[in-house]
Amino acid sequence: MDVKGRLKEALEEAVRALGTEAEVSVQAVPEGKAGDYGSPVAFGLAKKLRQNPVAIAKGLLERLELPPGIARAEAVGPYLNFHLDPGPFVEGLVTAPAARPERGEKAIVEHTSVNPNKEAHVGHLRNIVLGDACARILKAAGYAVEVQNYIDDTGRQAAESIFAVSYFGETYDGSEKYDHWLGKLYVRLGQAKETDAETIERGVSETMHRLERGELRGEIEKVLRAQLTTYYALGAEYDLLVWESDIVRSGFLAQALNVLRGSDDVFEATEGKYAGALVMDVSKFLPGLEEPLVVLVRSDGNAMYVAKDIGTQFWKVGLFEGLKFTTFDTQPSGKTLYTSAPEGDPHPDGLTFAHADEIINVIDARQSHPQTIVRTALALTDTAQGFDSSHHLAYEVVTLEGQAMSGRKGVTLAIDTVVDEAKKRARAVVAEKNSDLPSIDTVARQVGVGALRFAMLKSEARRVIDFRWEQALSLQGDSAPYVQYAHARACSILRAAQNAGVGEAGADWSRMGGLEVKLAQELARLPEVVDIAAREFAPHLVAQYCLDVATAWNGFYNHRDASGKPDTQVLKAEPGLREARVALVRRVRETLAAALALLGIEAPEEM
RNA sequence: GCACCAGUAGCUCAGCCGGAUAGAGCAGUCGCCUUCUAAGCGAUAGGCCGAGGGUUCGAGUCCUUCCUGGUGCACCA
Repeated sequence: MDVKGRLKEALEEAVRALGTEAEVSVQAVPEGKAGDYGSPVAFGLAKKLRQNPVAIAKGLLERLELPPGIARAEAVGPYLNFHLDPGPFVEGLVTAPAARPERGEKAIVEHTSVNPNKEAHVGHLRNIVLGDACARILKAAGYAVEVQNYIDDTGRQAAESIFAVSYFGETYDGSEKYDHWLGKLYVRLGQAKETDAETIERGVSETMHRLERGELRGEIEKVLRAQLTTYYALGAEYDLLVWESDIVRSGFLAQALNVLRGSDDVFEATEGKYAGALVMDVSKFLPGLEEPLVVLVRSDGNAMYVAKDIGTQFWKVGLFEGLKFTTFDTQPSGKTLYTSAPEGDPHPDGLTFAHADEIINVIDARQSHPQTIVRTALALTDTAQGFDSSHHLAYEVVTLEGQAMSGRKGVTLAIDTVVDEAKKRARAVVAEKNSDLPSIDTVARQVGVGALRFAMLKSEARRVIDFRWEQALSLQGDSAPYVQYAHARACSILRAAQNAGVGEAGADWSRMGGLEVKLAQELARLPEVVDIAAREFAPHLVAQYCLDVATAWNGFYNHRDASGKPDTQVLKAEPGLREARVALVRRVRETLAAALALLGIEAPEEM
């Protein structure tokens, strides 16, 4: 356990010695106050024990057994403050294991889920990056993670695109990316509806039926594979593609409805405006609704979309089986991508899909209402299994230079375009700053894509993002390049150390001072940040942490003593101190790289 | 109308379970490369944390009323 955790336990012990119990919080001491960690625990006890908090702090101090790593404690008014023992603290941090233990629980993250009928645009970018980062964070927190990408291959949009190809008699000639080409036909068809609505409606409707029978799977696959190259370029990968047509054929809907019919709140309406339809009364869970009835199956026998969603969610929870799977692709990392399929194996390569302990659906905030209904359906089952573990990660829209994104008005921007532009702009900067870099294109990609991802992740999901080139691709300030640069700087020092034959052996930890402690304290926060970010599904906490570490490291690097001379140099430090600092810088590098990796951002060694 | 989300520096945003003097970046001003990467660092300036009431030893954080902005409330997907 880390020093902070041990300190907390020691404090809890001291509180028990006073004959009571309390939640103990330990936090970093504000700038300018005595000590490194502090606790306001005496405040809470004051009321309970009917004593002055200052006196309680003193009492705790007398009963406190200091854990290793803490040099001394003092009472600052009602606060208890602790001074770290620099040597043991820094040494302990530098040698602490980086990985978190497995929890033995499984999490499903569903993200991307772009309609397979056109190229993905910046609105989708936020979904992909957010979901991908969440998956990485959950994995780091010890979950077994399954990333799903839902393919709505029976929807109207897919049908329109596919029908447009034959309607206009076009053939794909490979001169542009397939999804872009198809997207243009989709837009063209929308315009053609104004003059030829009837023919188009008939054609689209027929195409939808063929899609449901799975006859056009190959057509969907073509778009899907083109879209996947976009996601791969962003660094996102998946475990499983879940096709809606497979869901429909698998009988999930019927199974889900069977489960639900056992509830008193699901019934066939016999009167009112929903007569003849199968409805669900959600009023017990969503009080105050004007219309507490939700239609699951229309009176004409057709299921509503939300009913399919319910079926899929029941499957994720593990309420029933029925899908078959096969391999679909080998992703850039070498990881196999599986897909649901009409013919296949329920357990390909011995794997079991679904059956998750936590389910995170990354879907924009406008779909909060249907998502709540899906969750409510889980509450209506006998065991309510999956209700507490179903989470909607709701994110707000991305506007484009202040305008709402709209395919119809042409206010749209493809991810492919943005990624190209990001790489181009990053390349120009890299070339200017470091022209003799051998791997300039690789670095430009890492920096450009990193900047883009960071821009999508640095603030909370529920905040509206206005996409602006200038800000998204900013290579300074609160950005990925700032963090990447800090990482490259650490790498540079470690390279120089290696060339000089300086390693970590022979480190004299007694030489560690306040500057090292402050930096180490920041580095020590990583596991806690991962845990909170995983619990809250909040990648922005990790992004903020990246900035904090980079800032602490840059501050250390540039530090000067009272006379204005650098006093934190590594290689020019005396033997003993030098080796200890090499170890600390190595840990800085690892921490920055690990934190960036949680966001799916690469950390170049030079830039 | 009802519900959900947001309102913190000129702009864009952090602020973990309520804790010590509310923090960054951008924009502004002034400094720092003969020293391991200046994509950096330091300093300075900038705040009725939307408004009122309440709970608390302590509120940007919790409760409540209101104001402003966004979104959602179909036998659509």
